[in-house]
Amino acid sequence: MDRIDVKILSYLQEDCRMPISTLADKVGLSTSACHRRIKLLESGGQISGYVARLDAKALGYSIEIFVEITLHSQSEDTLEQFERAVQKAPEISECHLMAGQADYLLRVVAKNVADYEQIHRNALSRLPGVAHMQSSFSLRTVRPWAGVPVIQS
Amino acid sequence: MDRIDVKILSYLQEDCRMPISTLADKVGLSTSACHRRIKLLESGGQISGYVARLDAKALGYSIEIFVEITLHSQSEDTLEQFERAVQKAPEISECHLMAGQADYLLRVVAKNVADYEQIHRNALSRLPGVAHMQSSFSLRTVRPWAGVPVIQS
DNA sequence: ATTAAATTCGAATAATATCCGAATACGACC
DNA sequence: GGTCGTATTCGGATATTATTCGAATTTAAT
Repeated sequence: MDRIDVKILSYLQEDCRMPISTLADKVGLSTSACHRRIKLLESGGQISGYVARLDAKALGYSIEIFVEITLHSQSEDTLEQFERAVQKAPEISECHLMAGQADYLLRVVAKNVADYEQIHRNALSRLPGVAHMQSSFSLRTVRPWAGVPVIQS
Repeated sequence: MDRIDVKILSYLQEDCRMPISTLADKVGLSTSACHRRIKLLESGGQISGYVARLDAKALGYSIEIFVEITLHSQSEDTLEQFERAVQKAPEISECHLMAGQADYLLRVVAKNVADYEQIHRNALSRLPGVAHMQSSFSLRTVRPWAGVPVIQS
């Protein structure tokens, strides 16, 4: 991981479909050398995949909600059951086990408020072990996910 | 947006470097027809880009923090100044303007607790207009960002 | 300085994306 | 149900890009 790898990661994190020859120019390498480094970053696990970014709004998902969830108990069994259910719920875009007041932080996108109400009733509140839920609505995304802050190490 | 487009988006959201011919097989189209649809989804704004997913852990970022921020005032000027500063801070991976108690929700990744302390002191607390900050640590990512739940419309 | 290993470069080859004309499917209207 | 116009598809031709490989160069250690 030298400064060239950092540049490569940084560019690929913005646009992973640019031709390797273009990327090679940007970082000051030949195409083949750049290609070799990319393959090393892939096999080394620094790059975990390449994905299309979809525009939630363009697909009709106009609202985004962060949901803090508290469970009845923190027993291993309760957590496990809860997490298994989360994995199966396509309505949930992301889930973190948290330190602090709430046990979990979920992230949900919905088409509109009515759609969210439906998700809240039929999916979220039916997750096993839930004692309390608090929804926080995002009014506007100030800065969309900008990726890991790749800096020289 | 028919069911084939939905399939295309769904596959590309998982892996955007698969050959179009492979994707075409999966969705039951010829390569050229599939290619045409992808271009339409790009120009139509449903696909906003293609990015490499980096593994934060593999790059030395072992912790992830959600930070709720309350400002001194909610005047347009205060918000604008704050947001401008957020855009310039590479330590901040994501930022939402929120409804509810806190004004903003930030997302930060850090190499370790000491690194986060430094970010907290030198970057976050120096953002203009901040009255109160509350950090919530993610202990474990139960379900990483799974993308927009693309469903037939 | 000398050596060994790692990395680079450039060119050849293989794979993939893109373009285009012809054929097919689809919808609106009669 | 038939007819027309439009949109979409298919398959092949071409252009671009990815990948491989040997030789040359750089790097790091002694």
